[in-house]
Amino acid sequence: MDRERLPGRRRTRQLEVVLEAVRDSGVEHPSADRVFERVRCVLPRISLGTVYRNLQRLAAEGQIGAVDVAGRSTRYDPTPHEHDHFICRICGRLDDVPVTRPAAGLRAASRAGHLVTSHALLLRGVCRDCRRSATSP
Amino acid sequence: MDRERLPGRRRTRQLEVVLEAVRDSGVEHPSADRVFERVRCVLPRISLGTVYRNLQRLAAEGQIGAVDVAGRSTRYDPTPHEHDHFICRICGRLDDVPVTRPAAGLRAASRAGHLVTSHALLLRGVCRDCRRSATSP
DNA sequence: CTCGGTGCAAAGGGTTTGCATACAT
DNA sequence: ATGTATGCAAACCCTTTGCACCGAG
Repeated sequence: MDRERLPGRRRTRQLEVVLEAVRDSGVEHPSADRVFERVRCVLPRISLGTVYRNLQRLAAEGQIGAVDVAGRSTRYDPTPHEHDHFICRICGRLDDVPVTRPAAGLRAASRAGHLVTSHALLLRGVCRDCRRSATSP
Repeated sequence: MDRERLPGRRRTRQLEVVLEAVRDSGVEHPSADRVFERVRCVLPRISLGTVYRNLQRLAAEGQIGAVDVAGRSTRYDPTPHEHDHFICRICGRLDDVPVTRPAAGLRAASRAGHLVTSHALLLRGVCRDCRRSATSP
């Protein structure tokens, strides 16, 4: 949101390194804390607050994705294009899955007069590895 | 979850009143705080901790629904059957919408070997009333 | 009588914010 | 030079938890 009014956004080293950390995270979908760890290897004096501020800014600008997970901390995603997620309720592993267009919900919302600007679907369950260790201990 | 093994769950007045408060909340989808307010009219000495404990228990038993909203507090839903939600990012109004079966995501998750046990879809946007006050101030 | 539930208050975790300083523009 | 971004630490919000007492079974 507020992607439009960006008067004097400055490009700092911290911003670059945070973006790079998310982009280089592969399928990990790191939390702010994890990003902080990674970034500290490059900029040992960066603060957690700055990491949060930059993650927020990058997400608002659409350069990265932010995945909200109930009860756990927000996870960040190098892939900003629209897609859904699966999270393992045992180990917290977060996977991308293809987006499902919520046709019925969208119809209902606009029928009610609401404007829908985004949607997020989260699948919950037990990942392959956690199923394995649960069945053969 | 854990609906089965409930050895000595006791039925207390507090539990009853919390359940009733959620059931009587109509379309409000109250937060724990709101439930606390409502319940206090009946049991002035109840504590917020007890409200949280009972909401958690009722949701675990499937008697009420819990809707996790990114960045905001959890909202509770008298309707436990499966459905999705729309939330207004301006005023926080939360509406029920019909469930959308996330076919593509489910397929991808099971192809990856994961077991999906539930899914939650949240539509975000601006509700009718907030659109109105935005366009004609 | 038992032991699960309660009230209270304090702790918890993730995230945000106020402030003086540093630095991109 | 101007004012945004930073580092630091404290504050914040929602939720959970430890403990002694209470009360449902």
